[in-house]
Amino acid sequence: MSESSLPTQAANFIENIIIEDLAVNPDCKIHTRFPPEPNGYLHIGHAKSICLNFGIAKKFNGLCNLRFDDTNPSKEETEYVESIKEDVHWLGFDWADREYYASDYFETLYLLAEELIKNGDAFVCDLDAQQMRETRGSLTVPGVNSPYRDRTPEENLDLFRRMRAGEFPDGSRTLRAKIDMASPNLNMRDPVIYRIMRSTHHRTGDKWCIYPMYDYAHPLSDALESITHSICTLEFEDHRPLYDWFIEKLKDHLPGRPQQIEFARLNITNTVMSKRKLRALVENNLVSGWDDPRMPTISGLRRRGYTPEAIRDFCDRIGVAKSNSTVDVALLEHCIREDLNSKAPRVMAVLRPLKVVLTNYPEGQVEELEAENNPNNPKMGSRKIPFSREIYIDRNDFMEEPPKKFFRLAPGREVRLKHAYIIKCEEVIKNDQGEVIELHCTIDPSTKSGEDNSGKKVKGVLHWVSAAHAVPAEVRLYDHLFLDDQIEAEEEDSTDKDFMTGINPNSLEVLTSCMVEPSLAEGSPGSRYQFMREGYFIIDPDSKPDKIVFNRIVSLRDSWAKIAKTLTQNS
RNA sequence: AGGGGCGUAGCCAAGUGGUAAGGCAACGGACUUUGACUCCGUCAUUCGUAGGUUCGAACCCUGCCGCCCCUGCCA
Repeated sequence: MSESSLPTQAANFIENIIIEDLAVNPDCKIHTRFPPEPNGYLHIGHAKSICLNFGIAKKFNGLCNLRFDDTNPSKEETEYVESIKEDVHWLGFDWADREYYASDYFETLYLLAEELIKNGDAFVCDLDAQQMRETRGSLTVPGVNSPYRDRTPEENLDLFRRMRAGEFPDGSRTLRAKIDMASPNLNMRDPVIYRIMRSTHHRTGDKWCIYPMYDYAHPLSDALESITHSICTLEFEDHRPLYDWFIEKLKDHLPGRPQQIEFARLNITNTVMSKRKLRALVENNLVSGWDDPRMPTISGLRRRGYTPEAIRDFCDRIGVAKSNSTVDVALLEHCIREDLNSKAPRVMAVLRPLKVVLTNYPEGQVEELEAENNPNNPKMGSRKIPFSREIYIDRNDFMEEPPKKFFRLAPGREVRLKHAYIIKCEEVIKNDQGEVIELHCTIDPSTKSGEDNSGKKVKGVLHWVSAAHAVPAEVRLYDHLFLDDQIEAEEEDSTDKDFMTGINPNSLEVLTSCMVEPSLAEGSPGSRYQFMREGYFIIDPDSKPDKIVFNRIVSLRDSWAKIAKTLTQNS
């Protein structure tokens, strides 16, 4: 009798496989793992894998391990394991006490390699890298056997032990699996499973001078942890026969029989995801660092203001399949808007201030107006905002010669100031260059929000701040890093320079003289808001007491922008 | 060229022999003191393509086309 019934409804083909496996073996305890190499920062592609692996474990009442695939010390650092752990936790997943390292298994892996040697399934090869390449053959030509392939198990064992003991220089010998140099699958042509490499490991120090290869360490690590479903990306499909080969050869020494399942990695339009390209952006100072708010790294998205909930929702929505695909970045943006719509308090912030003097409003008078914090969520309450004779509105909300369908402010026109009064533009003040520097308007006192009995209907509603009370702020507007929506896919031997020419020159716009409502002075780094009619924003850690810095997480949908665009195209 | 995969709408993606889910985008409309949100509606006679099997095919078979991955002592 099973303690509880497990799901029978699959969300994707991997869950389908699991459901079928469970039908055959109902007592199977589903066990997955997220196995990053600690050689860089996690990005949203990793988030897909994290959500998949931890998600499956949760759904099927199983477990998911965090395992660091640290078999190549020349690339790995403790700094990365710390950031990876932080990011996985931030995303909302927990591996409890199951934090493992491939390096924990070095001794076991070594012993299993001796087992392979004793059984005649592995041999020590003296070919160097160059010779190895030359004897591997090609896609169409079989490789040729290594001259060292027929060494006896005794000789191999002796040599392998001396490899470990440090008797030979780096790169002088390898341990290879003895499989088939004529295999059409290049991975099966006597692959290297141990190399000599004197490199200090971030965990084992200088204890080892030989290190196992991924293809050898991964299946065995999975089996040692009793992983049932080892989920990885498509490029490892060709490695599966080798994965299975090691498990089969060593099954008598392994507690588990994992199966490898591959899915397509995530690509997003206008975004690059490969470690090499992300690194190039950082090293060429095209971004401020790995956590630049434009980066698709988890730390970048976090600083940008994305929530873990939104990222998880995104990962749920994109699906899991085997076809290479590029998800529209608009879906990611949809997910964060949807999450923040119910959570973020509405506030008023003027990004490009234009002074407006309300000529019929008494000098020195200040009214405290009531403003709801979220019209979609009354529980979020309300706040007071000061109103006075001089205010700021956004320059984009005024046009001296407005086109059709522009229902904001213009000479002689009326608009409502959100939470306040209807005003009318009476006079436009310009400087010597003919630029508009100030507007003189009049308010209609009978139109106060909540007490309006004027019967007036105006189409435009503007956000504003009281000039005397506003708090200065810096606002950083972010846009996609790349103009080309297929930037990641269109590679073709591209160099760093090639793909970096596709960068969006306007991916960052810094507005330094913004004016925000006084309640925002109470915010702290990490606080998120909706700036009405603008978008969602978060307070950046760069903020100083005298200057708040906001990052735009995402703009609001803007149907006026579309209309305006077609207007300019038609003129 | 050998091997391994993948082709369902602009972008993702269900579907596993019984007559094309869902989401994003887009486009109409309602509502609106955010040109937001919300709501309503439209959006694949057809599943890369050509044949075949079948009462019936996106699903099975055959050929063709296209795309991705593989010749690290990286993962």
